[in-house]
Amino acid sequence: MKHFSEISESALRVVDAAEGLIQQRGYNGFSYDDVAKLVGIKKPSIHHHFATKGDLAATVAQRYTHRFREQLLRIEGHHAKAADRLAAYAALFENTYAIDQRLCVCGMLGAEVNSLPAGVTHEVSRFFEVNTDWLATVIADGQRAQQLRPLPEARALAETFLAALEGAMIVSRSSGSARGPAGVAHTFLLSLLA
Amino acid sequence: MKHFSEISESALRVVDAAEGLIQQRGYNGFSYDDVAKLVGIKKPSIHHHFATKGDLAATVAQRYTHRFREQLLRIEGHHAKAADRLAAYAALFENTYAIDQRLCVCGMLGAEVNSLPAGVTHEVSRFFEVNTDWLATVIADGQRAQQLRPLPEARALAETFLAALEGAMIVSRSSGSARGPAGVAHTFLLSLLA
DNA sequence: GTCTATACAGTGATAGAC
DNA sequence: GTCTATCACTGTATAGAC
Repeated sequence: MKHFSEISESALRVVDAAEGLIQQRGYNGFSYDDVAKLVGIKKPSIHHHFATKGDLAATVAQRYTHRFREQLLRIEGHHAKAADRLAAYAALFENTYAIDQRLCVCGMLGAEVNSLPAGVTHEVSRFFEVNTDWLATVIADGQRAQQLRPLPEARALAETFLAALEGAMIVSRSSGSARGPAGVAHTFLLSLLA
Repeated sequence: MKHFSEISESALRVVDAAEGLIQQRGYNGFSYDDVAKLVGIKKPSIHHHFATKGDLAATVAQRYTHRFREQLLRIEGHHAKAADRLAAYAALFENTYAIDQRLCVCGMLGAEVNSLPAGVTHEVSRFFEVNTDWLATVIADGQRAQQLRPLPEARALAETFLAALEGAMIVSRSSGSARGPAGVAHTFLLSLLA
């Protein structure tokens, strides 16, 4: 698969459209024709940029993970304390959800993982690995500096926080009533700090 | 839509097969032919029992919610303390996940909610409503009896707990490394009780 | 890079016989 | 309740011209 940094400008428009469709409808919920209509070209032109649907989705996930890592770096540069970093992290999910209730690309693909081409599955698992590792480090640092309670263990908290954010997007969009990732993060961090 | 308690024995086998397919692959990831092959009959026979795919999925979600409510009642009958009830609740998710890493039917459908027929969407939102209400009541009772910390507020905790369980199934299945709903629930309840 | 045309499998769904 | 046969349509994907 081509790396997203090497693709043309028209291919980028295809990736943008596919990303939105995946967040709204999932991998099995959109077609090349949907992408073509959004971009304003014909279906075979999409195949010119991405030979298979799996290639396209893998590129979407790859770029999504890359952008997330950029944001993680930005958070480290802007916030020193663990609690502030975790709050800024939660805002990444809230900002995504704020655009037409879009889901996390990898949360959506994660739900569909058993019906995905192998290349996509790999990118999705990498996203979760990157995020869990980063959260675990932030939390462990915060515990060591006594900014956070020493228990539960950092990695367990990291997995729980990530799961709560991913789940919050899904439950909120379906139930209408629930308060979304921001609310869930707030509740979680309250418990973590108290 | 017909209520699931009124359908025939052969229709029940169809619902069983569709339920498993939804948990593994999602609404947009299975076809009438997949169901037919699992049940051992032909595609038009599925249509005889459920005119549309939406009818079938709605019945699956309806029965799933009903069974969940039976389990909630059973928990109330077996456990008096809030913490025990919450742990037993988490076990419902863990037991589902333990069967070939099956997702919660409504967690999966919730992710796909923007590409679902209206009848299915309605059943999914009802599932989340039932679960959030029950959890909020259990937690509020526990807080009143001083078995749980008085903050955060019961409904906020209920939404967060449910989101964490739904998210844990998705993240664990995709990442391989994470510890599943049981681990996440354990971590969450530790924070809640400490 | 985009197009028209097309291949070909699969999709949800229906008609009508047994 | 199940079947064969068939429908109209959409799905991913390819060939080849511009």
